Amino acid sequence: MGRRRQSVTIKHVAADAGVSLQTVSRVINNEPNVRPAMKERVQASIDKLGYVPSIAAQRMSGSRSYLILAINDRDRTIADWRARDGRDWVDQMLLGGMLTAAERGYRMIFELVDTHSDHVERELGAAIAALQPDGVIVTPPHSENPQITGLLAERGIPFARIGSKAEGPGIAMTMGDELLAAKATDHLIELGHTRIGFIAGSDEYSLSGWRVDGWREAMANAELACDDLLERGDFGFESGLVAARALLDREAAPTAIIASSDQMALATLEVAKERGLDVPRDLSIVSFDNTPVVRFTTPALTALDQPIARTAARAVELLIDTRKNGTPEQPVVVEGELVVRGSPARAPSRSSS
Amino acid sequence: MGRRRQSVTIKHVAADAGVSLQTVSRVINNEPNVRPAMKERVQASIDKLGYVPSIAAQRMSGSRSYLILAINDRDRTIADWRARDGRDWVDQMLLGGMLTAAERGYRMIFELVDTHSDHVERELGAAIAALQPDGVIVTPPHSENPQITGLLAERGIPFARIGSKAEGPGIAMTMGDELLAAKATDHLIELGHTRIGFIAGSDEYSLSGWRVDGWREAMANAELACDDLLERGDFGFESGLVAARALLDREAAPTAIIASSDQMALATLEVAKERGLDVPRDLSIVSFDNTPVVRFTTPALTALDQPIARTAARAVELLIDTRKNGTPEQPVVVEGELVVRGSPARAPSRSSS
DNA sequence: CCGTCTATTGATAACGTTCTCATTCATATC
DNA sequence: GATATGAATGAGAACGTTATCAATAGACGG
Repeated sequence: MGRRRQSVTIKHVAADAGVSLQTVSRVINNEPNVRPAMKERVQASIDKLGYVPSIAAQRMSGSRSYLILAINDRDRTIADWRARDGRDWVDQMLLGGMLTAAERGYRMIFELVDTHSDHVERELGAAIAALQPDGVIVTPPHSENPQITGLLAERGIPFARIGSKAEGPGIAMTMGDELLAAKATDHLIELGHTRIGFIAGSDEYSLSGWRVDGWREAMANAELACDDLLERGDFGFESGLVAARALLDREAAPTAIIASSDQMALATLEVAKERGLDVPRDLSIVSFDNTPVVRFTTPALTALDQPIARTAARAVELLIDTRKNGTPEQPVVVEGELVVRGSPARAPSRSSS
Repeated sequence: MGRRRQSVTIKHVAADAGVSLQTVSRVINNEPNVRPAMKERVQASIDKLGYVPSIAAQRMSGSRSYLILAINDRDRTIADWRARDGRDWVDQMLLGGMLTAAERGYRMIFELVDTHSDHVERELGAAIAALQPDGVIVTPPHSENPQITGLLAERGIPFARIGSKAEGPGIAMTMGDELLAAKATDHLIELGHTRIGFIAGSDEYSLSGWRVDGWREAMANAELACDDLLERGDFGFESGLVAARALLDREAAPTAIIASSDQMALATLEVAKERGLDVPRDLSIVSFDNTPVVRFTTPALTALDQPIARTAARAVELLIDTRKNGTPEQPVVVEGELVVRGSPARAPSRSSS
């Protein structure tokens, strides 16, 4: 099994154009201080020969690898995928990021890592050593794992933390969780609801807290009480059942519930059905995520879209531009929107008003 | 911007173990003719230092790149993704292939290519020149595009053609389309149906023809006529509407319809609704694909699952093992299964029987 | 017209690995 | 015991690109 050779190398181009390797390299990388005529001549040879630089060689020579690595949680990704109940992060990131990366001559590679294992560092370290990516996109819950962010910072690799606002190395990015939660709350308030329950997600994710904050603030702005209207789940369906039941068991049960995930919203829908409550007549529901599933329920759920694809695309851009522009000081917010469907309705007129 | 250095290289390991670079390389690649004691000593140094080979350097030196490239149709992928109505090929392939590749120390990279453009060769050629993948997975409709298969064959890169049975270079792989179509047909025959209509997919894909063949054969085996029970669509929803209407306009309208895609099945469901036909009482439906959408329709659709993930996983294995085992002579079939849900029912008893 | 500076180009080393070939040493064969 | 065979190890070249530094040429000020 002999050496496998590149068909057209920079050498061939240099020979064809009658210049040095270095000059060709300069043209490829769009470096300054190349005379226009020279540039044109070299470019002509490149086009004629159909030359494309080998990214392996480019990486070897010590500059860029043209690879962006995306880190996702293994268990969660596989679970989402097995469930086949909608798009997962990997899927959204792939398409959102891939196209943007491709435009800039970069490629995306995915790596699944277990957050809870003690070989996080080894797994991630191995991926980095093997690939030497120019940038890394880290998704929750990894984005707030100091083992991971620490490793990346130490190796000096630019990275984006999605779902993290903390200061420190790396680009902090969020999808505007408070704003979204407030948007949903305001929407329900406008419909006349005053008792709006909230099912929070797992504590492990800071964004769970931000969403609660957004809801609290919107409630406070409208001078509505939100004590005793909060339950906590873990984003999964089962936990949603428990939380929804708890909320509806309250003396003053909410007339509307915001769930921090589609799965928990589906569970809420289930609980409503189980108690003979009509959605949206008796109970309004709004959820986070907007995975495809929620279009097919009866009624279709109004949901806060998580712009994962757009966020990934933005992250890729920011990472690529890091060498030129550095990293943004402030957290970068890629805001999602409220997709209105049929699950909320005007609040039932109360006897006490 | 200085050279970026690998933290631990083969050199460090060699120094630590007191052996030559070459011996370390042999241990890494599990080559024969290394004394067990030596192997152990080197491995200990590797573990101690946490050494991981740079794939860029490995590629440079002429052997493997440890990259598998997956080629998908750009328009179709983006359309599927925008529609958000279920999983697409890329998504399934990513997870199916990624995990398998990771187990073997390989990575998958995706590339979207326009089939219909005249720069197919340039786009694909550029990706290959840049990445130098050890294997390529080609999906329909690319898998039967001679420009693409020709290019890959010429460059001597192992590749798998998914959805292609043709002889020629590369590994031919199918998901058992005839078998699946026959399975669906038999299922409906068992339920007493005799007039089973079939909506074929676009001519551009050979698998459209295979599915028709499977249906025809199953009908023939049961001595049922299938003349005048075939319509052709393009896999899309709109074309399904036209085809379903045409079938149901027949003098002897079918009591069951098999659609070559979920989208066309959804369209058939729509047409049934539009004509006041109850599904499954008046009309049975079975579809191909089994994307997540079909679980949420009323009734949920019985569908033939396309095992894209499993196929991608198998393709990755076959490609990696190509250097050792060569390529299979016969097409490799990764068969899907019939997922029974609620859209078919026993045939309505006919006046003439 | 000379010296200085800067823009442009080139030559060579370096990156981290494997390939090729050479060398050593032990074992089997005659 | 000499020789052929093969296993185990090592030395150095090679892969394709960019970083570094040197060289050249032209521009500009005096």
